[in-house]
Amino acid sequence: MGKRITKKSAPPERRSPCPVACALDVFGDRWTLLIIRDLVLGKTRFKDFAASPEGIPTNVLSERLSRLLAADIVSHVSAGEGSKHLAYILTPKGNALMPVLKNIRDWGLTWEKGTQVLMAKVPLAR
Amino acid sequence: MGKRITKKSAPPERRSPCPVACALDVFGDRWTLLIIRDLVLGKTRFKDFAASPEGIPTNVLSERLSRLLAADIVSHVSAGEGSKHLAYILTPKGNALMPVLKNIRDWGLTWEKGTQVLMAKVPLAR
DNA sequence: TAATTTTACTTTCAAAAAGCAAGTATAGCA
DNA sequence: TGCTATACTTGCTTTTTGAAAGTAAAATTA
Repeated sequence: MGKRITKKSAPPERRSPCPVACALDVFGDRWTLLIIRDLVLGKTRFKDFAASPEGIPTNVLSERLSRLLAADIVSHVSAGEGSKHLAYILTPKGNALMPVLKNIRDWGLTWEKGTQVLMAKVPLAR
Repeated sequence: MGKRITKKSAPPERRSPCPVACALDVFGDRWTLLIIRDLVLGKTRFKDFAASPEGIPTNVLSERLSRLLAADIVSHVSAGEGSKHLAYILTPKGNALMPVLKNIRDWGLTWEKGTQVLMAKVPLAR
């Protein structure tokens, strides 16, 4: 069945009013920023995210996308004319994470040996 | 007893060569960047980190500090003249995370309602 | 149009990680 | 010498993760 009882977990409580802590409550985990990375790189579909080399489990991907939708970081739109499929795109709030992602990428490239950017930087530069 | 058998977990395997993914392997969790935030703000001692408003559990703090030491993001130094206690400070690799932290802070301040910087920005500005 | 495949998830469950409370070792002080 | 603070470590319970299998609707193929 498509939709069952989806338990709305209690309103996520903040650990502190610190902007860093609140930001980490939203994307402080091993996967969320990788999904946002993919979105920045132009991916829009569930299967595209699932196909990324890190191999995010589909249930984690599903859960993270729900959270990103709830946090107004991504939005759900139709995937092209006539298609009934849905695509994910970044909202302004999500796009505002690009500087964060860029800095993390640059830090990784500088300090973590053997890392490399596989995709063109173009989308990140937009 | 001070030191027991400390099981060295297997060499942390990378999920991909992506610099973002590798960076998240290092600090992609709910606590690590908060410890680095505290270090940037001038805190140096175990108890100082533990006293932060988010209330990090001490075993998590201990484990994260070990990982940060192993990752060469913090180093262990004497806490003042004569003291036999130890303090933690950021290495150059750790200091290089300041732009990341700044961007996360700014994103939080802009997009997460009710967040506020409790400590002076001075150390972040250095 | 019926059967098959793809898409987009959800469910299940074992394993790992998180979090709390209590314990332990060392150092400094009275 | 005992007391207290620091800096962790150890158990134990709860929560989260992650792999695999299941499900339903849409798209494709026969």
